[in-house]
Amino acid sequence: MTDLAQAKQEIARLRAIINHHNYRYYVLDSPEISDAEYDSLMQELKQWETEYPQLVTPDSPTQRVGAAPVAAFGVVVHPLPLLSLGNVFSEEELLSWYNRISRLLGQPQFDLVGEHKIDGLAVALTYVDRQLTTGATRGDGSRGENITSNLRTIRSIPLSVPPEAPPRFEVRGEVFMPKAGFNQLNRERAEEGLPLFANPRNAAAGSVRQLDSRITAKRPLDIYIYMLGYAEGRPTPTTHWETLVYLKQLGFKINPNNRLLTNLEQVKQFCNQWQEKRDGLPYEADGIAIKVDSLAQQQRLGNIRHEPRWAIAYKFPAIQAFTKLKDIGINVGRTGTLNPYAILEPVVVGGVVIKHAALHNEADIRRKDIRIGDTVIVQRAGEVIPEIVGPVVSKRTGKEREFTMPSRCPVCGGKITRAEGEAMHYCSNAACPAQIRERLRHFVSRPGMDIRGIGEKLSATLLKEGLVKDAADLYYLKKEQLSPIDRMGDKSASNIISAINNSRKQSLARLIFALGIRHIGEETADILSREFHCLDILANASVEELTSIRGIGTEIASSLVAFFKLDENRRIIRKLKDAGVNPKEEAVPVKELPLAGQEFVITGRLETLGRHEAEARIKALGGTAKGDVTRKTAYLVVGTEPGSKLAKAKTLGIKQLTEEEFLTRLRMR
DNA sequence: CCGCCTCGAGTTCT
DNA sequence: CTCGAGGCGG
Repeated sequence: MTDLAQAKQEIARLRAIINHHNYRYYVLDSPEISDAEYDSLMQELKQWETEYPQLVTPDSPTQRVGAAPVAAFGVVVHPLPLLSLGNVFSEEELLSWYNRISRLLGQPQFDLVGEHKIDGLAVALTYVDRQLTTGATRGDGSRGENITSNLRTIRSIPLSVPPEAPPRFEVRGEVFMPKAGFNQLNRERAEEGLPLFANPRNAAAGSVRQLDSRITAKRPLDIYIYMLGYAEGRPTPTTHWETLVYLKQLGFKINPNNRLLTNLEQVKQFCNQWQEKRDGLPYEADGIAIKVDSLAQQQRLGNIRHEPRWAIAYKFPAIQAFTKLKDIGINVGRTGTLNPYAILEPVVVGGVVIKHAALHNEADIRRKDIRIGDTVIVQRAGEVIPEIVGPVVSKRTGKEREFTMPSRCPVCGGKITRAEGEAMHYCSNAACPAQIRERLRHFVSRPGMDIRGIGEKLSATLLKEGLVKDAADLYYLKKEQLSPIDRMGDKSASNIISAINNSRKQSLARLIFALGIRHIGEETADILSREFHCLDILANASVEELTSIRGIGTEIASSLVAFFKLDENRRIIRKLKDAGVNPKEEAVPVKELPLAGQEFVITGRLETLGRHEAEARIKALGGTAKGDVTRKTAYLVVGTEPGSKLAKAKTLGIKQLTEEEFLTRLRMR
């Protein structure tokens, strides 16, 4: 055998192996070999190909790195236009679509296929003689852009197909960027100071339309194929569902969440089920595509204009919306932080009207280049909390104003400072009315002294009416003083007074936390209470004494010392003590408790008790409760609708507890 | 000094 | 829930 012939054979062998592993990894998501083993196979193939460049073919797995930039994309005329789907936004509209189809088909029941409608961009891939020859965007449906060299870099798109494939055919699919990849990409871009992508869809579209496909190659893109456009020279299946199965056999990546649905009830269920679970999906889905299964029936139903009558998109309530940023306001937090927030033209996102959104700090506003007057993208994704993703730069008129943090506190006119290297601005006036109000609110809050009946509203009123000047004054309030307050009945007044009285018995940890000392949260307050047993000793502790405690460093120590040094604060503590608020923490030998040394994490909702109560109970028995799973976690308590912690626990092999098992350990069963 | 792990602070709407 | 920042070990 000649050297060339041997090389040919070796190259063919390596390509077959690599293609197989590519398929396992990118299409099936179940690799059989390690990344290192894969890399070494690739390396070997590259070596052969460098030695014998005449044997390099376009479908070689080494050819997915992207090619040199092009000046512009060519135009591709779609032999069969790519249609867009009609939308329905409610179950009623879905029902009327179904009824219309049912009437046209003359039968009450027929098979359908439900698929996730992924927010990406539609592409058409043409294969001639088993090779990928053209990849094009949807464009206006009849003509799109030729982005073949970019699509070739997507690993889950086969460059060639098995011999049993039709000699000439076109498939269609949705190119998208998985959420994880999108977040990672934006993190990297933020670090490099590049503008961020607003959402995975924009990121995918931007990536696929790169003139330099080497850039596309570095983007985390994926594809799901959702239909066969046309096929010549081979018989193909007669239903949509079987077509998907067939395409899968040809090596295309098909969304495993697709379902064959046999009646309206199943259709509804499919839609509702995924609407609820959409946040948990690895990709952004904006709805469900429902398609009539039989291709013959599809044909009979036909199209109206550019929309097929045989399919419909059931759209989820939007999680993103455009609106106008009217102004940027500033809240002053209890520690004096200035928190800018967006004042928005009200807009419905995810079923609720959004008027405000947090903007965190000045640097963040700069980084996102948000200006007053901008049209902005508001989103309310996984979380409930709205956020401004970024401005729509193309809608700028030139009248937008950049935001700058004022030099004087908008509430009290006090001086604003920002420490070198820190993100937050602070109002330096501890007597700032806004700070006083927020501190009082914090004092009475649930995790603080837990005084029911006093919230945001009443805190403000009490201060405004001069009934209290600080938290300690609460304990000197008389019922009669409350009566003149608007809408304050006799009953409410006595409830509030008794709530205040009951709070005298709160633990030392709660009291320390309630004081609202900078850097002292629930956890640190707990440590301090166990270390010092009463407020007086803590108040006189030195920086050295404090820093010797595990978990307390210089920042926290000096924050504490500074707090207790202020006459104002010493007076408050004195007043609290005089009013009988002076809890003692008894030394408890933690080691003897049943849950000593065991770390618990809770995910999801528990039926019998709230998360906070559960955590308090764990701590009371000597265990610890943490917010997130780490290697040190002993147990993950799994409630209903568990979150991402469950997945993490699985990968770390953390023992899981059902609520029942958990309660047993808490000695509650 | 860097990278991990934890904790703290603030957040919207019903 | 997310981001920022403090604490601490390597």
